[in-house]
Amino acid sequence: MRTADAQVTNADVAERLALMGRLLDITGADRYRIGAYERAARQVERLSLRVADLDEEELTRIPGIGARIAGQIRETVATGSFAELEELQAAIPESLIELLKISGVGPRTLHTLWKQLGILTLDDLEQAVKGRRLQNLPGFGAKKEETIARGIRQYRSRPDRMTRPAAEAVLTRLEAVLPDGQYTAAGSYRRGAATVGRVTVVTTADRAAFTDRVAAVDERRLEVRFTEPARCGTALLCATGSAGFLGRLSEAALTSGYGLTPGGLLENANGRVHTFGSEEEVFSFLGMTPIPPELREDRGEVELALRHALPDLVETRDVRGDFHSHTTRSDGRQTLEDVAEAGDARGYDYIAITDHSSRVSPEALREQRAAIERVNRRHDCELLAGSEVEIRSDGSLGYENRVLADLDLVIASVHSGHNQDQDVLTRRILTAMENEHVDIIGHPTGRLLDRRPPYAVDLSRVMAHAAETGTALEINASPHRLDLEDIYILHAKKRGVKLAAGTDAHCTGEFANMKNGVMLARRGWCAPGDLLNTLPLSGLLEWLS
DNA sequence: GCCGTTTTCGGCCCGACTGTTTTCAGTCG
Repeated sequence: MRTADAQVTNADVAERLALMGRLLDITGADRYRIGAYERAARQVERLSLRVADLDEEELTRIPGIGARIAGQIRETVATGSFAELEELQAAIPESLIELLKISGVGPRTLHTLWKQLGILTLDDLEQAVKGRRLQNLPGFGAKKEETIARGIRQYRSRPDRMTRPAAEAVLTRLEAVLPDGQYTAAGSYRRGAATVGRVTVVTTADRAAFTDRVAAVDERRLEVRFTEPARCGTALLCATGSAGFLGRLSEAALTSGYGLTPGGLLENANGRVHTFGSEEEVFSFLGMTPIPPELREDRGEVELALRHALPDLVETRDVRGDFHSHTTRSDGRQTLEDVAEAGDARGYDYIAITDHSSRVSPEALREQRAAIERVNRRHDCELLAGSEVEIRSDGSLGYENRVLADLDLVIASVHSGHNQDQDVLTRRILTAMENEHVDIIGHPTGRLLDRRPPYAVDLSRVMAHAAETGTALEINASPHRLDLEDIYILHAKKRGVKLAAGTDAHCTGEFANMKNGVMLARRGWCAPGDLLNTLPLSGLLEWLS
């Protein structure tokens, strides 16, 4: 345990408080007491002052922090933790907390499993399910047992891959070790893949001096390749991949009489090694147009580069606006004013406000439109009055048509009934597209990269119907969704389906996620014209009408 | 646990959905 120091960060304190909430939840504590810790954790996380610098009186002035939690924060700043948390930690095994990640297992269920069956680990739970011991518990039944069995299967088979933020966290830790600017991220991260198995970087730092230090960062999930400045071109190419792309590129090089190696191009006739400081020089030497990393997936890009016929890809600077955002009206943490300011800062023409229909009554929606009109007078970036309307499990929408008709833009999304079979789920979405007011289908497969596989939607049918009805499909740019995936974007584009990138921003910082949407669109070979976001406001309004 | 006050208790975000019930509890977003 840490001793008194000034190093305790807000993130450390927030983590302790959030853990307290989770542990209380498992013990079956009062839900409002639990909520108090969760709220306090969020407040500390958001605070722009260092919590370690505040005294007890100042702490209690933060909304959601009273005398008790203020004391626990002071204790954490002084000692690294607080007594009540440590007592709970001693009482609740760590392996139990992990079980909360299983879909269908919430704190109350976990409490029962723990107290009634003595379940402590994932293996315990799996054995109990196999022995059919869950369905006889009070409040449990055969279906709940099956839900948990499915949750365990999903959890066990989750791919051991990082989301992009997790990969970025590894890069941040690397930054502290390597001298300034001496590395370039490569691998699937650089190609813009949705998830990353291993972070690969290329560095010109001194191998002898840094091998051990970088190894200490994350041996399992980080691979550092050392090179020298004069060989960066081929080193970066080889480290970026993909394997399929490198295979094609090697074939092309061989045709010209060269072997591709990280150290350079080996001239087969005389054994001479040609070195290149940049990737562009390598491509140019081989008579090719440079291939953007996002295209390097062996989908015909090498052939096109040789013919100087690569497509023009959309770029971040082409994007005129964002189609998906939430405010405090539903589950966001930003106001209309915050959104408009963020839009101005990004130089956008427009941002659509799309709060959840389930959280906003038709009356509140009308008030919001009036508020939007007031905010719009003060900003260059125009807010559009929109909604993310529920596609309910019976296929009906969260608002009546007369409500939808008053909106500038409507996203329709599935948030429930994820386990419906393919036909039922697909038909929900097809029905939603038939509604003339629905402009965009939100996160079309519903996947959450670190938590949940896509639902069983038939995207072929969805795309065919989208083309017919003129409905756009969203490219959800949240790094936890990245939905649609690139391969489907490619299909959608071929079928003439419009694509609409949206960040799903719940706070202003998340508008920056648009870069992920653009990256995904590029992986799907999108030109600027394939993304609705590249339209100026007038063009967008025309498309919407 | 916090907060506000009609000031020391009573309310705290909530709707959809599912599975368990037969009027509700738990999960999810």
